[in-house]
Amino acid sequence: MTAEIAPATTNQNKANNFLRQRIADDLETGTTKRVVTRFPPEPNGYLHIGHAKSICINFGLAEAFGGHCHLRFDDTNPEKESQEYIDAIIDDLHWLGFQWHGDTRFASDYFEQLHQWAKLLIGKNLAYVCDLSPEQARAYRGSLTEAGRNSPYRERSADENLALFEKMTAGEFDEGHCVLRAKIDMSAPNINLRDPIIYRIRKFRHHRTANKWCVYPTYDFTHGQSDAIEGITHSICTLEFEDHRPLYEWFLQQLPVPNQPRQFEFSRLNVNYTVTSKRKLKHLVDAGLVDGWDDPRMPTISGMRRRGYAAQSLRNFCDSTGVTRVNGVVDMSQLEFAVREHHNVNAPRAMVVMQPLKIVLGNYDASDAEQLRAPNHPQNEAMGSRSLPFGRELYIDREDFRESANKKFKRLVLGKKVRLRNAYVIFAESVVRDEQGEIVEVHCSYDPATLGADPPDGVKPKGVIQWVSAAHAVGIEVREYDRLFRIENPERAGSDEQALLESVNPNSLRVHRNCLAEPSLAEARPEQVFQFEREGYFVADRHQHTSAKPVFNKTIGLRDSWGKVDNQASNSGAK
RNA sequence: UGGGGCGUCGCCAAGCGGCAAGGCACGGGGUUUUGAUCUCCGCAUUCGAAGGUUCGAAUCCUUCCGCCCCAGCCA
Repeated sequence: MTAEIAPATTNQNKANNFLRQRIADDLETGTTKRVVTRFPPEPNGYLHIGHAKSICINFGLAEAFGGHCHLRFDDTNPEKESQEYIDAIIDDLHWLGFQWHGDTRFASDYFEQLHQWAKLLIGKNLAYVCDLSPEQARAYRGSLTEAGRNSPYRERSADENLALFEKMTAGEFDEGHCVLRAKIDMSAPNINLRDPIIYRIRKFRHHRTANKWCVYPTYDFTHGQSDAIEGITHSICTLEFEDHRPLYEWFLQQLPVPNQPRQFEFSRLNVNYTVTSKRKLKHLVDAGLVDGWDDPRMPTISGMRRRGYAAQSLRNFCDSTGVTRVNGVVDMSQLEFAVREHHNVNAPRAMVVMQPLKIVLGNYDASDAEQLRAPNHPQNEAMGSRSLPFGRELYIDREDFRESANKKFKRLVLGKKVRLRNAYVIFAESVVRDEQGEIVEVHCSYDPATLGADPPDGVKPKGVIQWVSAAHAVGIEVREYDRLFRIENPERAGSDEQALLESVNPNSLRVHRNCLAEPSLAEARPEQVFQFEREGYFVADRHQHTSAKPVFNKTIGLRDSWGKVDNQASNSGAK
């Protein structure tokens, strides 16, 4: 055995970032002995790409430091939450490849404890029942530049507050009649400290506790204490919660919690041409602009899954964007790179013709029909090969034929040659038109000496195009997507629903019903991804694909340097 | 005009007083039976701006400018 030099980095090494540095410090100085993080979604919608980043950070940190990551549903608002969302979120987490430590947890598991702590606060004269209406409370709160005023109910006695809170809990008051507030400081420059509400009356059936409660703790009174109960050491959230940190710490100091977690904030993920707001995504769903939360155009985890993005790609993308406190917007191209990077290596190749144009090989006898073999991956023999029927009549894509073209067009041109992928070189001799003058057939000849070999004359055709055998092709439906939003930053277009709807791209879905595929594709299983050569990556639809009626979603096109050249040519009129 | 944050290449992002990593995008060359992949090359004399400290500053100090978040009985 020779001495090995330890690799400086592990293969899946994640970039260092301020959270890792901080945790490493905490461990080194003994501030903490272990690392426990948590992913705390509210079950009020489906998870999106932004949550994927939070998931990767929280689970990634726990893994990197040999700790644990919990899953805890932050279910303190029964009006907006449901079991459907819980199930969907759990599905997404598993699909992404993460498993949390221990049971699935719920903030509602701690309602009893939270309620007792609220009474404890009342007993310490640090909480009171306030009868101000929402409008009055807002007025009393002051403004960004003016201090608030004390509520007239602020000095009720602990006994009175306790009695009132018990009445709230018993359901003796209507919603909105009163709330329980922490007694902190109405003149605090941080508005979150101006006697924040910690319990409100909500007469909704809760998806877990049913009708047991009619008072529910607010986020601020729930999150930190839940972290403490679970032994969370590093509570990671996004920047907008930074102003809540003093409050988070205030509750932990006033209450006899078993542990002192600390909160750290990072900037949320934004991607251009899309939105990462559950509220907005829910609006698209409710307005019927998309076909549900997992519509392939949605930036939800389930939408991207249905679109054909690999879980690995999502994880790689999240890792590639880094963890910082800078508000930024990541280019969609960075996500797309991660998607292609994975599929290029893993997706078997196949041939599909999107817009069929018939080819007749005049010198190929129909009775000579043969089975060719094609590798499933050009760079990976281990992926095997498949059989490809070849015959006198074929289909190629309309886009791959022109009666005349300049030398930049490396496809089939009348009077020229082209290579049929995995098969022979053919020569275009003549065209057949219908009554409208449209070309319906191209008559060609093939060169029998070119199967797996260059032409005997040594002149290699410049182009290679995909094809399918007319007698064996399988009809498939292909759904092609364009970006859901026409503007680069729909997130900042405005918060109102109208602005959101106006930014939606009306042509984000195109359905192609007459595509023809090589027969092997009939055996595709739902969610299986292929590269349709020269076109892109496509996935058999998770819900609607069957071998009787194959349906593929276009995940993403191949990088296309020709498209750019061709566009420039047509724009300058020089086709 | 209160409080809290943030400003390094078109985008993301290292950098932690010693003389600007990397990825995406983009441009160009090579290989190629996918105009894909792969590969090679190029891409910030400059770090929001201006002063200052220092032998030396993206890193320290001062001032200024710009952007984001906070006034839900949402999270």
